[in-house]
Parts: sequence; structure tokens; C-alpha cells
Amino acid sequence: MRKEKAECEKCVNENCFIKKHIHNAEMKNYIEQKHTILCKKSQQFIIEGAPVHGLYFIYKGKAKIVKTGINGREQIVRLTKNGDAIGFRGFGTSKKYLIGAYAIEESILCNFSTETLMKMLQNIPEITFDLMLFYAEELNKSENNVRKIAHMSVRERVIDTLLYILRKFGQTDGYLNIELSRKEISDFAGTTEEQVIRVISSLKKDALIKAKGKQLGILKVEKLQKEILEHKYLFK
DNA sequence: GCATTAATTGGTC
DNA sequence: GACCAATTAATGC
Repeated sequence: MRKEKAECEKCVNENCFIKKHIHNAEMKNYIEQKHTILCKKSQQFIIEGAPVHGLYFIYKGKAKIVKTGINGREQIVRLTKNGDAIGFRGFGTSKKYLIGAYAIEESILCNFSTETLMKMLQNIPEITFDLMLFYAEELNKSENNVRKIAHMSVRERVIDTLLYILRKFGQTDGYLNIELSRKEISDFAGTTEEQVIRVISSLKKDALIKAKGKQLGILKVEKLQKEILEHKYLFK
């Protein structure tokens, strides 16, 4: 395995925090200090409870962010793709990661140490401001998620999860651009594998989605949206 | 092809 | 709606 560095200059992820501010003169010093990490499929790169090791960005690939519940059940907190930041709650107050992270497929990650990051935030106000907006947005999403799990039925939660995946990762040739196991979908929707399977086969029977092994395809987006619409507005 | 893992189905509490 | 058991499909080696 050749160790090649993911160059920010060549990076195509315009949504990345770092990339957005690459034109700032000071940035050059900081991006030189980042590390590039290659992650195999289903490899864990952040361990819950382990000491913080800075902030990660996905250069290329996909990852799931996970929190272990009381009964040992895993809850997928969010899914991430190219340009997304991971482990951003790590620096500042806490010394340990409060979440775990796994690569869903082979991924290339950029890692900035806490020290580098601190300097960056102290010296470049635009980045600090950007990060604040990002935090606010994440908090909002997180609150929506709490509401989702609290008020929606299992069927609605699974549908909502599928639509989220569609929004986030898109679909090519009729199939979603990400492969998640039924178990992973259930960890995300806050239910069990069996329930997800039942909802999926029910949706398949109604020709709202299609499934070929792990590959899922959304056929009737509008109909699915309609089914969860009520909740989207009722609990705004 | 065999062995392990994931998906599915049916049943119980 | 979760948990368990049995069967079947898929996948790795």
C-alpha cells in the first residue's frame, strides 16, 4: 500500500472546511501538518472513549458515526461522505471521543491534530466563524433526529432513513450510491434488523422501492415523502 | 465447494 | 415492537 498524501490543492471537495479557506495565506502552514490515513472497508478509525486525536475529514469515501447505547445497542448518529468533518466535538472540553467512527467503504481520510486545529481557529477568524455555523447546523439536525425517533413509527423512521440516504448520497442507475446492511439501516432508524427487513419487503411489494441484495433503489420518492409528510410539519 | 456472515421468516412475550 | 430460533441466500476463502 503506497502512502500518498491527499493534497488539499487537488481536492475536489468544495464543501470541505479546509478547502473553502485554502486561499488564505496562513492555511498553507497548517495543511502541511495534516496526516493522510487510508481506511479499509468497515475499519474503525475513531474509538468511543479513546483519547482525542484531532479532527478528521473525508477526502474520499464514506463513514458512519456511532454511539453505543445503554444496552450495548449501537445508534448511528450520522453518515458522512466526501468533504465531511468527523470528530469535531472532540476538541475543546472533552479529552475523549464521545463517538465511534467506521469506514463504510475504503476511504481516504485527512487528520488534523488538535494543536494544529487550535492554532488555525485562533488565527483565522473566517474558519472559526464557519465552524460555528457548522455546529449550529449539526445541532439542529441532531434535534430533528431526536424528534424523529421519539414521534415516528418504525415504518416511518425507515422510510425517512431511506429518503435521507437518497438526499445525501444520491442514486445512479436506479440504485442508491451507498451500500448499507439491514442492520446498519436499523441502527440508524433506531429499530431492529428484523423490522427494517419487514418494512423493506412491504415497500418492495408496493413497488415503492426495489432491492437487489444490499443494493436498494427508491422508485416512488413522492409517495414515500407523502407518507412521512404529516410528521415533518406536525412537529416542526 | 465449504464455511462464515447476512437476509429473511415465523413465532413468542 | 423487541428478542429468539430456524431457514435460506450471499459471500469470503
